[in-house]
Amino acid sequence: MTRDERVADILHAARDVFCEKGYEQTAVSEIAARIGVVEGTVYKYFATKRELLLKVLEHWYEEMFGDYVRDLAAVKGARARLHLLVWRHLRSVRDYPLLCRLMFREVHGESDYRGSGLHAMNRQYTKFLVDVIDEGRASGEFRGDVSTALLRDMVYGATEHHSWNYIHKSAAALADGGRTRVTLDIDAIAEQITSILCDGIRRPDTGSDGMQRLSELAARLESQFEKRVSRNRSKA
Amino acid sequence: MTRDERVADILHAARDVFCEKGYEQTAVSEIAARIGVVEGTVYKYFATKRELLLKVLEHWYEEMFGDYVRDLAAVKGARARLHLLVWRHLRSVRDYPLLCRLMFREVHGESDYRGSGLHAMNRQYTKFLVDVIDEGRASGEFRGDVSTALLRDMVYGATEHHSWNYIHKSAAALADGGRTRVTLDIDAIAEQITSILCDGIRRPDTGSDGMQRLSELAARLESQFEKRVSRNRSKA
Amino acid sequence: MTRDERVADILHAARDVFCEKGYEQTAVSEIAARIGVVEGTVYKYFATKRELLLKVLEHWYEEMFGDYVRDLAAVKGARARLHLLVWRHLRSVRDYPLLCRLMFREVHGESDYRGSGLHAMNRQYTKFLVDVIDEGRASGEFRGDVSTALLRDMVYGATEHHSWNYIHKSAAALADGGRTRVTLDIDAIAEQITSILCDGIRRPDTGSDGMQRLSELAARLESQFEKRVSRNRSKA
Amino acid sequence: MTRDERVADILHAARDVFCEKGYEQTAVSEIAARIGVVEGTVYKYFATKRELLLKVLEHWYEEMFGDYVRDLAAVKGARARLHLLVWRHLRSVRDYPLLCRLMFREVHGESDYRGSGLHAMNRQYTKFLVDVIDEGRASGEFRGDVSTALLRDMVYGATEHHSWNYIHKSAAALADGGRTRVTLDIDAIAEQITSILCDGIRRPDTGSDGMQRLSELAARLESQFEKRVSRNRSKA
DNA sequence: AATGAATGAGAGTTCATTCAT
DNA sequence: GATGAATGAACTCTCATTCAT
Repeated sequence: MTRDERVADILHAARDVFCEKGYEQTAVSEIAARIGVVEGTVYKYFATKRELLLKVLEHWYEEMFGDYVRDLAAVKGARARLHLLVWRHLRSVRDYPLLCRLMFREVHGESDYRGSGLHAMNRQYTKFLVDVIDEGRASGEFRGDVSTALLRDMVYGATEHHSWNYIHKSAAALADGGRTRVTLDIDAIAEQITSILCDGIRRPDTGSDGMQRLSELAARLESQFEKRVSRNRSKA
Repeated sequence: MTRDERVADILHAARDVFCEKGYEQTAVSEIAARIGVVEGTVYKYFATKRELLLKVLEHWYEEMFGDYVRDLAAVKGARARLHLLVWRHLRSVRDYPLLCRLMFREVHGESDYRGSGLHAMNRQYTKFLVDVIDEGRASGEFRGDVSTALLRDMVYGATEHHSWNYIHKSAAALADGGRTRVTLDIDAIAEQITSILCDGIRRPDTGSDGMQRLSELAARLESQFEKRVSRNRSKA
Repeated sequence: MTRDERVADILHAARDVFCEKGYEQTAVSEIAARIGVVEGTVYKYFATKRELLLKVLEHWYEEMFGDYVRDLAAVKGARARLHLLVWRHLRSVRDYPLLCRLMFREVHGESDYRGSGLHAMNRQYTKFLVDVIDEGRASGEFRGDVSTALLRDMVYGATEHHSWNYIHKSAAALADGGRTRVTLDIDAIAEQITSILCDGIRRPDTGSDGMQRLSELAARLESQFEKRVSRNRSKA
Repeated sequence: MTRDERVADILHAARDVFCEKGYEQTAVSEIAARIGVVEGTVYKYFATKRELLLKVLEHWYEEMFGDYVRDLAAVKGARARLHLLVWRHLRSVRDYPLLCRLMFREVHGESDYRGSGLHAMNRQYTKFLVDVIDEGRASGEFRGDVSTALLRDMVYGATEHHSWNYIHKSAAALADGGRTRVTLDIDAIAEQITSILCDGIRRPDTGSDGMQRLSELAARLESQFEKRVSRNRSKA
């Protein structure tokens, strides 16, 4: 077996076990056992268990990047692009829910994450969203008074929290051999998140600036209309 | 030393160590050492290390509930109440960042969380927000076409993700003995999150739906006006 | 079993195994097995295998110091005291040859030795010899133009090298269960080392200052004697 | 690459790594890596890691023998020859301190040393010194009542112990990339060792045994002289 | 002659947990 | 109520050595 095949083998097995049990609860010996080698073989290719975890996640990020640039180019308008990114992110969560959990629970905020290749990839990934928000602001489509970082965190935070149920059920499904069925309606969620972020949840007829001005204009037009009517009447 | 004092002691020490090192990296012996007892004593009051972790977090939730009901009653309007809850949650994060981290990383989604007392308390906690959203919808202040659960997740997800930097720096600050300073501007963040959720980020004066509808209404009113004018004219 | 008993037990077993196999070849598990406990028990009392090694040797030094001061006080003259110290050191080597080997091979010059308690004890031990040499020099009994450090190293170096045969045979004897007999004539060696250091190996009739002057004086006295005898004879 | 070149390459790399880290701490893989081959290649030429160590040291001894015979022939007198050998040995220590350390710590007294080629070479090396001592004794320049083996051990023991500081600092210097400077004044040390061994450290003019014996002899001669004088007187 | 993938045995160390006192 | 000695099972990581290619 060639080096590359073996590495791919190990990454694959490691991804599975890390996802099932989490980092701490995973024994390197189990990863090795899954592909029928001894622990030492794993350590021939990955210096530490921790490095193996990071490489598993980097591998996943590489897959994800795929065609972001091309797909974004095919869509016009900040809202539409925002929707695309939210949808794509949800699709990743749906397809690899346990890798998401790994990323958030085992890597994020650990000292070895800062400055790692994985960190760089994560920044590259979130930059797509940041850029879309900045474009929207530059084009005048989005307000300029809200922090980009906060918007980014709202998207990823909302996605993550809203997927928890799905993620944890996915873990349970894995544990019981797939008897549990679990789904995630990424179309609906993506649409709702985009809608809330762009338009807010306030009802259009109460208090929104635009609507207020609309009411005022309507009032003005009506009063003008009434004046003319009454003038006409007095003429008659 | 009475039983309750001992329990409080242990919970306190356990909270500190769990926060510093995380669950897996914490040794029961260190918790015991902090209060000058032996490991056996800890096991007198808590059956397992895991139970101790859950009890620590339950203890924290109990403290947090305090005066939510009273404070909410003092505020009118769904937006204002939403703002209050976001702000209160951010304050918790600011005051107990490491407990938040514990909650998210060590218990959320573990099999022993579902159905635990802690889970019930967490639902009770998030119910305040859910209720406010439902009230806003009932009173007509909020749109009725977005999922309450998604809104709840946007609030907590946004808060969590946006606080990560602060949380992890807090952990670092604890590790280096407090030399690092770290702050979280909860007023500004609460205001922005509320604003985005309620009003969205689309600029009201450029091509937004509201403005389009405004123009259309204005056009309709004007045409109606013109019709009446012309009718009056023909009358005359 | 009390803490102190257990510690003594472990130190004893550790001394035996370290002596037999050397530090690297010793497994903590074997030390534990010798006294019928598990490895974890050893680690309750000694943080690391290395610390255990150092403690074993410190323990030995403590035993050695015993009555050096008292015994030295009972002897007068730098040469006699030097002899005492050489003899005492040889006795230590004879009684604990393998501990000597441990000390020289596993500890000396390792980075964790500098500044350790063991290092301090070793300096205290060799200081007895250094002090005696300095006393001898101060009293005029010893030459003042040779380095004390070099003399110290000659004593300990000579002792160590000359004991190698004995030491290694002791190790072999331990290994084959004591069938091999091995002895060390510490009286003869101590006398010879002292003699060489004090008097050198040059023959007294060739070049040694004192002996040359002695011969000259003797010659003068004899010639004077002969003169008187012949004078008396001539008188008679 | 020819077989001999490869062997020389491996010996060279092995010498470096063994010197830096000691035998146990050296991995065969590191030796191989230094010369850009794989572990298997090393095992093509050396059956075991241990054999490689012994071969490294044999190689060094071969280099050392060089011109001992010729250089000794150019010097006359046991003291001068002793001085030459001490100085030459010190030069070896100065030039190859870490190989000395290897020799003393990793092979001396191990079961595989007795009877090895290296052992034979070491005896051949020390035989130069033994021969000089025996010559000195035969010619009457040295006392005949001290053991040759002890004298040999005093030379090598003194040299080794006195060089420890230098040796260990050399190791440290290697570790920190040569920033530490370390020297060994082999001329002065050789002179002092020779002087002490040949002449001892007792001051010839104050109360030393020789002087005491001188006084006693003088007294005896005088009393004998007086007796004869008085006898002669009574005769007269 | 060299490769390099693989082994397998073992080492030090950690710790939740138990239980006799 | 508290102790503290002891367990035992696990885990990460290391490496000399082998062998088919």
